[in-house]
Amino acid sequence: MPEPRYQRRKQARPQEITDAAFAAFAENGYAATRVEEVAKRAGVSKGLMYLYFKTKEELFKAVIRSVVMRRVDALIEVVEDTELCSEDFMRGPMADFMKQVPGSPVAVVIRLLISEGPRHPELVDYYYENVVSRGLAAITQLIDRGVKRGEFRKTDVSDFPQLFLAPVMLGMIWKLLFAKRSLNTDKLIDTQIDMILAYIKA
Amino acid sequence: MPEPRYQRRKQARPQEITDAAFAAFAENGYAATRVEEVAKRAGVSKGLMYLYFKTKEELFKAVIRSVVMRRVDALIEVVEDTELCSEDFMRGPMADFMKQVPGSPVAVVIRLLISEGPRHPELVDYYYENVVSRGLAAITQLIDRGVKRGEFRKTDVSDFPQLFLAPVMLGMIWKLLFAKRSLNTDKLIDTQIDMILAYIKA
DNA sequence: ATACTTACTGACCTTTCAGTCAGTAAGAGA
DNA sequence: TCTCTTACTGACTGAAAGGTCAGTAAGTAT
Repeated sequence: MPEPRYQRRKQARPQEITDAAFAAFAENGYAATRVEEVAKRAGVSKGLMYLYFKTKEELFKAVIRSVVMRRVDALIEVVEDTELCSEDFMRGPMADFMKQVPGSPVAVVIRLLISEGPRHPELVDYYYENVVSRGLAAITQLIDRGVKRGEFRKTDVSDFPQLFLAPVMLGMIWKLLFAKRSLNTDKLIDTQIDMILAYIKA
Repeated sequence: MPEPRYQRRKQARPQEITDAAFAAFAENGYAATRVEEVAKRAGVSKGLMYLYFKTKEELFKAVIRSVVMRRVDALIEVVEDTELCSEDFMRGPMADFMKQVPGSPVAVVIRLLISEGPRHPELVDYYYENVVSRGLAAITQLIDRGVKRGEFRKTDVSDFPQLFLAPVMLGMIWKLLFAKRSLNTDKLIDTQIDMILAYIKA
């Protein structure tokens, strides 16, 4: 009996394809990745790609969305549920979270958005609403709670939660471009948190 | 008499073409920019492009190099020549310098490097050697001088001059992606400098 | 003026790749 | 076991864009 040349798996395909596309885009960027290459990685014919995604651009959007979907909420929930004092929370769970971002899929998404974002404003909006704005809100909330509890002074830092993201961002880009010139991203982040805390502690 | 259809300007062409290419790449990125579009902006024929630059990729490299060439050294010289104390220097000339980066051609170059860099390692090296490493060295030197003069304590910050760049980087990317959600980049940078100084001052 | 060099043009060639579609076979249903 | 539906294939198409080159005319030398 001849073994089947392929299996039908309507339900699993979309995810398999977006996973393959993510890997390909991560390596070569959007423009330089051929649809056929993604098909190959997903173990599927080129034609099938167009049954699940109308165009290459649709595929791109689906990739971004699928990554974002999978890892929002993580930090936010923890902020709300923790019983640690604000300082310990920042030095502990929050620092850990920040440290793993530069090596995570989020870094790839951000790179893709930097390259292609200006031509996909609705995707940028989507990312902002679902990740950036919520992340910043969580940080702001954490700082304000510290202030309310008397742990922190009232400072400009409340208005610039981005100060926490800055070293993460730099670490991400450093890793992407200057991989061979090592940078201790973890310690960079710890130092930034140290500085911020020294600055805002009551 | 028929007026000439074009002028011969062998010497000026390369710069005119790289300028046009810079503008086009800044708007649409490398991959999405057609050589013919650059030719049009430079007011020359497509064929001429290939007399001055062997391939589109060569043109890309030339653009990066030309931008880098024009604005290195600025900060570095000032660091060496200043008579200000380290703190005043950081709050004054250095802050000013940092604030204008997100809106400058450097931002465009960095965006292009993030998109295309992984496939042009020698360009990334070039950029690192000529801009990043020298910039970081200048900052480190400034901090060390402060320590030597007794203005600053010895801290981890000496090992992480990147802490100064982090908010600049974030401001750049923010401006690029989230232009419509305003962020006061200047104040972000000032706050970071405030924090750093509070942290390292003797 | 005339001959000569070469910067420059623009039509053309070639390759690459997103997107299509007629046909095939997996696998469900009877 | 025989249909029938449809998930899937892969050869094909059309267009876009990188790259070429024979020819033209701007400028220079004599």
